[in-house]
Amino acid sequence: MTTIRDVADAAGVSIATVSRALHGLPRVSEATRQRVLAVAADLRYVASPSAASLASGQTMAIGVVAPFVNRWFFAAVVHSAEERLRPAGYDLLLYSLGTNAVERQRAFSGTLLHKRVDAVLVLGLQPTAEEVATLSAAGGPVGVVGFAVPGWCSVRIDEEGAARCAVRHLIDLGHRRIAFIGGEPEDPLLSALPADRLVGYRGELAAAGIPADRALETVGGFTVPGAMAAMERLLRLPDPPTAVFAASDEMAMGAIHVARHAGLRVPGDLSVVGIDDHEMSEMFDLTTVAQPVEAQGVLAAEMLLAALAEPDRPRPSVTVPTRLVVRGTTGRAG
Amino acid sequence: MTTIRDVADAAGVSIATVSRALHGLPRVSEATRQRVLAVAADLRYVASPSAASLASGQTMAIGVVAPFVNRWFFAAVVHSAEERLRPAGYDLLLYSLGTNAVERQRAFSGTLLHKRVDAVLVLGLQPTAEEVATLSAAGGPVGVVGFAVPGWCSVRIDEEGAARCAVRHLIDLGHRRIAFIGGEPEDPLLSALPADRLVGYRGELAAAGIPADRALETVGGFTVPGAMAAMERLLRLPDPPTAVFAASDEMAMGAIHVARHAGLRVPGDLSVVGIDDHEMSEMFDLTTVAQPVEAQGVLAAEMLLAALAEPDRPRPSVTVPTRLVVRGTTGRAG
DNA sequence: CTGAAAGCGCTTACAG
DNA sequence: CTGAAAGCGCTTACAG
Repeated sequence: MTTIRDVADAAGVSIATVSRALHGLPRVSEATRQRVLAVAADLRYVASPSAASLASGQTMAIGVVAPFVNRWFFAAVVHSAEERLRPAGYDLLLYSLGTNAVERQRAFSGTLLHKRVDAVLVLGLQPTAEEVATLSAAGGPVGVVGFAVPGWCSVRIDEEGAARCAVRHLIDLGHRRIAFIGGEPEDPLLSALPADRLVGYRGELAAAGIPADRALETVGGFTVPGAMAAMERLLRLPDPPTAVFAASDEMAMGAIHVARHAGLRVPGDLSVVGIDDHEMSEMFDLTTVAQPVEAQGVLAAEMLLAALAEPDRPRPSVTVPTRLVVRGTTGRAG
Repeated sequence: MTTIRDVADAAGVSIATVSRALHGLPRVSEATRQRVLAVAADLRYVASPSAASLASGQTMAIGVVAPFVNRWFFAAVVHSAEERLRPAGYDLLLYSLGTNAVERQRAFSGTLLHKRVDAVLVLGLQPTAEEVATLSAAGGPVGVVGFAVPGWCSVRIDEEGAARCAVRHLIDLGHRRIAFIGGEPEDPLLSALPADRLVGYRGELAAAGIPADRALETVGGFTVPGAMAAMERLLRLPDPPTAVFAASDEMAMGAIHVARHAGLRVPGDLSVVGIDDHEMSEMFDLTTVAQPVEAQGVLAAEMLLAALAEPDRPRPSVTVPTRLVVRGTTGRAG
């Protein structure tokens, strides 16, 4: 364990000078700096993060709080955020909460993150007003992906608009019996996002003068098996849909699989559109509303870095664009 | 920022006693402990991790080093490891290296992890002898998922055996023109694992007396597009295969897609088997060699915890079983 | 059972 | 430009 003391002794300077030299601070002569740098490299000196944090008050770590990491969207966002954060010198502490309410509580109460990170990045979790208050009180900037939270940085897509776009596409193709496969309406972790997509679905139908039919609104839980079960229920309907809008591509794939298994042609007998542009969607030839995933991770990371650098600047809320990608799973009705 | 000082003052004891009480150490009367606990809870006291680390020498954090997190296998392992580590009080620092040699170098040299984590979990990266030496010198226990490294904990599947099992299945079905879609042979990050699967493929063919044909050994890079390109090349062969063994399920899916697109029936004209039992494989009706992913993450986490608790105990190397899951993408030859 | 004190390894005003 | 010193908030022998 070589310490700053060892470097100072070897370089013949005080530890204060070593610290300044290593941090590139002014008030160190170029010659001294070079000598310190050389000695430090020679001794393979690496400052103790704990000691540095304790003394400086900065942890140089960012906490990422998400319900899952083993899900396409979250994994991609974490990956891209990390790629942006690491070069800036920040470590990434991962808090994958699952659907555990207790863990969520601990994370948002600050118990988990307190004095441990300089900033927090929340993914796909809509904080309650109380959670916003407690996490804000913790001090550091907070960034959110998926929702807009006043006072916090955020990046997201227009959920309702994306849903409307998908449904509009189906309507334009002549469909009128359009089903929806969404998330769990009461899922405590992921409620608002699917809700917005449902709102978009209903809104676009209404705009087209198509009467709502609650039987066509199903729950897929954002999983393949959930969507498969939902699709099976839809197919058993007395008047089954001619088109399905799934709130995620993975659910769309599950729906397509069930439909084909039941002997339906896609898009001949059933059109299916998703949201995401999942990495497997092109292979599936799936029509979808693409959202920029990497970009959201990078943007969120950059907003956090900016907030860390200038605590007083206003916290931006960015909406990134989505776009309809028409592929082979949607076609004209009838 | 309430500190241990505040708690001590409020409870009318010294900070040493607060520390002992909070850690459940002996030499504190039950009455005092209760009082301290109550005061601490009241003040919402959370110890500063930096200060605790500096004083104790333990960071209570574990570094996870992986080439990607946004890939099914890695995401699942990270998630399950985290679920096991958090209840034990450990934080998870994520180092997603990508294919960046510089980052890899930094991670394994210890520059990144030095004094920052108590243990390291390496996923899907086979360390060089030099990397093993430097990371071992860092002190803490190291766990590896995917490879066996002498002196380190490890958990993995029998890569060669899994490959043999897949190929054996195809041979048993009467296939003799069996192609292989693997990883990049020269990929610095992921070389050994695909290599072992290739060895298994060749070994099983040889055992069955089937002559090797290098034209049937293709590179898919462990991605869907890579496998699609590989499959296209295979189909253009003068004497194309009747069966394909893909070294991952995602590659198998890509291969199937290309084959069907080319008008081939799967499994009628082409049988395809993968490795993984990816979450989408059941939907794809894909025959595969299943590996327990969650179990590997949990096991690795537990081995690390055990090593942390008893540094002198020998570091186990565990091989978890795989099993052939016969579904609908493989059938009799001809 | 409890406290005073040293020490963990840094950063950062403050002098010079 | 450089150093001595205080201080960050804990843990942990060492006394008592």
